Amino acid sequence: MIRPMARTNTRFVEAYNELLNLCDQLEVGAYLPSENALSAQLGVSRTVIRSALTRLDDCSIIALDGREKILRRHSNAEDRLEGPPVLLGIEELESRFLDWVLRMDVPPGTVLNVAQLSKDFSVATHTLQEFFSSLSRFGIVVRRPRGGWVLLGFTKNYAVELSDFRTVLELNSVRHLAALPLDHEIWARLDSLEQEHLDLLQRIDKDFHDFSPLDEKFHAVINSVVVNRFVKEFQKIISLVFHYHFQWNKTHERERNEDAIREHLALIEALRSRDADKAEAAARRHLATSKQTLLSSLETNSHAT
Amino acid sequence: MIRPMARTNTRFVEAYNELLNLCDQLEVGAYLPSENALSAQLGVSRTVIRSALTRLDDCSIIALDGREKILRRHSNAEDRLEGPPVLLGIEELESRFLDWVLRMDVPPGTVLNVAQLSKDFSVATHTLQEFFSSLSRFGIVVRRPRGGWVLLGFTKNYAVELSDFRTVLELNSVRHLAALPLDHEIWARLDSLEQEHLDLLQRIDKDFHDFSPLDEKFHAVINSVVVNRFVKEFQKIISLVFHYHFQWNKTHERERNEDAIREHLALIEALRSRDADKAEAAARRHLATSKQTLLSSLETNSHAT
DNA sequence: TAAGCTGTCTTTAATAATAATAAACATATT
DNA sequence: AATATGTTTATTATTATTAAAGACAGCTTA
Repeated sequence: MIRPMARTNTRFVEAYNELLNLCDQLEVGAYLPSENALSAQLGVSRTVIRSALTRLDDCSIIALDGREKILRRHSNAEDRLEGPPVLLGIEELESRFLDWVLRMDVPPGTVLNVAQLSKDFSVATHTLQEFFSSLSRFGIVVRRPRGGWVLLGFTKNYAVELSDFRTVLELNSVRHLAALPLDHEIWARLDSLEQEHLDLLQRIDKDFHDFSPLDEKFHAVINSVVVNRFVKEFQKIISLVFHYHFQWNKTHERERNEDAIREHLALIEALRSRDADKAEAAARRHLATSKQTLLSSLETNSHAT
Repeated sequence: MIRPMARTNTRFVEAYNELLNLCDQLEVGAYLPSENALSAQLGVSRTVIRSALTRLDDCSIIALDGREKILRRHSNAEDRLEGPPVLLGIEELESRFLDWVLRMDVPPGTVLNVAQLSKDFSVATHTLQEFFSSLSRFGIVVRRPRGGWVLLGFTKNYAVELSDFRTVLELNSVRHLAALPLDHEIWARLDSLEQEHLDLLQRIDKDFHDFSPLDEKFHAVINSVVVNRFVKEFQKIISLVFHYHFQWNKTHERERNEDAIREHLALIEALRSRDADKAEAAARRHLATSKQTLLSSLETNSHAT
């Protein structure tokens, strides 16, 4: 009779195999460490260690009697246990899901089938539920009145509001940055960033694809001067949305990227002058361009309303 | 044998009782409407209607034969079904949870016991899970490596970062507002707000408790000029945190509130001059005071680190 | 015969039951 | 006294199951 396996025994299996390794390093006849020591060493609870020891005893690998754990033989390939398929955690899910939505161009209003998606992404259904719940904070999905989820974004409105929000946050970062003292490490980082931009500009005709990661890095550095968990959280979504769309929009890609590089350089220049107004103006220019790029990339795809 | 009730049959029970009402309004011997009609009328699926009709037949309230549904008798009290206890949805949970954390002064680092809390709040455990997942976006809770949740906020750091974030958003709103044309409806709303502030100032000695809702209203109006879903989402948390703490901090409450009213009035005045710099300065002053109030209210409570 | 109805079946989400794990407590051994 | 094991309890993650919704096809009646 197959009993329902309520919770995966991954921890047990891994601990058991690890114990086999440990045993193989000992002489036959040697004593194993205490349960407490083993549990500390393998980083699992004593409960898991005890189950594993019991099984080792059942397989005659050790002789278990009270606190005596005598090694009787070394292990062979058959002794190894195979764990259940590993499910993804909620962190890996995030980028895979947004990737799916943005790349597959899933239209707004799509009803999200939790059962199906959990298979596709190889996660537990409740993991998806939790994930959707957290995404609902960003208005990407909404819960339907009696169960189920609907994909809301990414509409044109969403893009506009996201861009505006990004602008608010990033202008704040820029103003902070311009006020930092000259011995702050940020200036060295900006110098190095500037060099990378100049390098890419040299070989823009063939390497224009390299701009996307550089853009991500650039904005990350700018925003790094503001230490704020809310800013950080939003940066994740902003970065994902902007850069996925960036990668798609193939119209005038070389020119767009070249223009963006020049805007970045202008911003670096303005920041270095430590003139807040000048820096803000340069940042505004670039963010406006970015917004336009995002909007036009949505328009080339059909269902942005 | 009691079978496990996987999903609550609230919908069935409610539909059944509703059907009883409907039957009681008919003469004995009358025909009931079609399943489709009933399902449309009661707003439930035909599946539920069919189960209910079958039960009505079993109880000899109707005679069910194909599409003939003849009423045989009126219902009595015993026929009524009692549903399972109603669980709260995730929306009600939000304010109740934050209320609990803030009022009960749950210390940061507390491990949140989902099983226990789900009883206390009378919600399903998975509802809590989802809720925590969404709260984790705001860094109020974090998931522990192997299951479970820990309450993070509200530490001093959290308060500082929340205040700073609030300042960024609200200064943006203020700059927007100052640029709005004179015929915009916002000016009338500000006039009325100003009057409410002046009124309260008159009777501040006895009614200083009335300030908290007025403060909430004031900031809501200021921020209403920016239409942005991300701003709105944050306003919810900001408003909750600030106003709960506001209500606790009893030290110099009258003076604090009077000062805050004067700062509000100064901001309204500055906004009306439509001088962005002046308005920004006034807003900064008030937000700084607000931040200090929040911090001091955390310090009076023991465990802000 | 067309419109509407019911019978049947499929799909999906919400919940309870359950196994895995962690942790606390009690007892035994060195 | 310190550390080990034995036992019990609490809690989470996952599965199995049920309620509900919806789709489809065949029947009935006007």
